[in-house]
Amino acid sequence: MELAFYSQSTVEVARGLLGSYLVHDSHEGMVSGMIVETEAYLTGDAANHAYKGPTTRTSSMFGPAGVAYIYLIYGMYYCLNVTTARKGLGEAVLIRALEPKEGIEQMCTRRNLANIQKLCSGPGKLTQAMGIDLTLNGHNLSIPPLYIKEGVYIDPSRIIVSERIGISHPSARALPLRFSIGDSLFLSRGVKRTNSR
DNA sequence: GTAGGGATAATCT
DNA sequence: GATTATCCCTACG
Repeated sequence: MELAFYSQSTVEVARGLLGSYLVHDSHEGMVSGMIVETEAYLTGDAANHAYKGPTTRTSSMFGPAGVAYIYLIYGMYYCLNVTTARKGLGEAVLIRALEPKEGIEQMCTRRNLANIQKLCSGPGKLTQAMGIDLTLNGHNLSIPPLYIKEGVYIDPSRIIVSERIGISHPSARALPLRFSIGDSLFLSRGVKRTNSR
């Protein structure tokens, strides 16, 4: 992805990431998947980790756009975000689900699971499947070993917008900031598919 | 098919 | 000491 891509608004980046590829070229082998679900976290959003200003954990969010913000959630899972907005603003896009592409065997081993549709169908799952951890926090996502590359064009009519889940702040939960490829079979829980069947 | 609760640790108050 | 942008297993229809 070119740097200019990440300087769009956070919502535009969240939509634009759908259909592109997340690639992790680790020493255990190359794994990749197509991004099928994202979530936007904006300035002034009470659910945003950066809501109350920069802290040790969220510092990478306030850096330049196009780098990874990774954190540990519930003591056991990592979540991967792409930072957006200019330096000094704490905005980011959470990668919520992938369609596995390369290195599927490696992913199955890491997840101890054979069901490909469930391999990366959630933010904690995809980081586990791809072998992503805190050492990649702050990494520039346009260079190896972890990077995002241009993928297929997703027609806007295929994109569905929904509310975010897993957020405790009631007012922030209702915002339409979750974006998914409606006909994908690899979405996380809580998304109604367009052609369910 | 849906619903509820436990696991588990860095970060923040 | 409370909180959390989650996942999985179990129970029940």
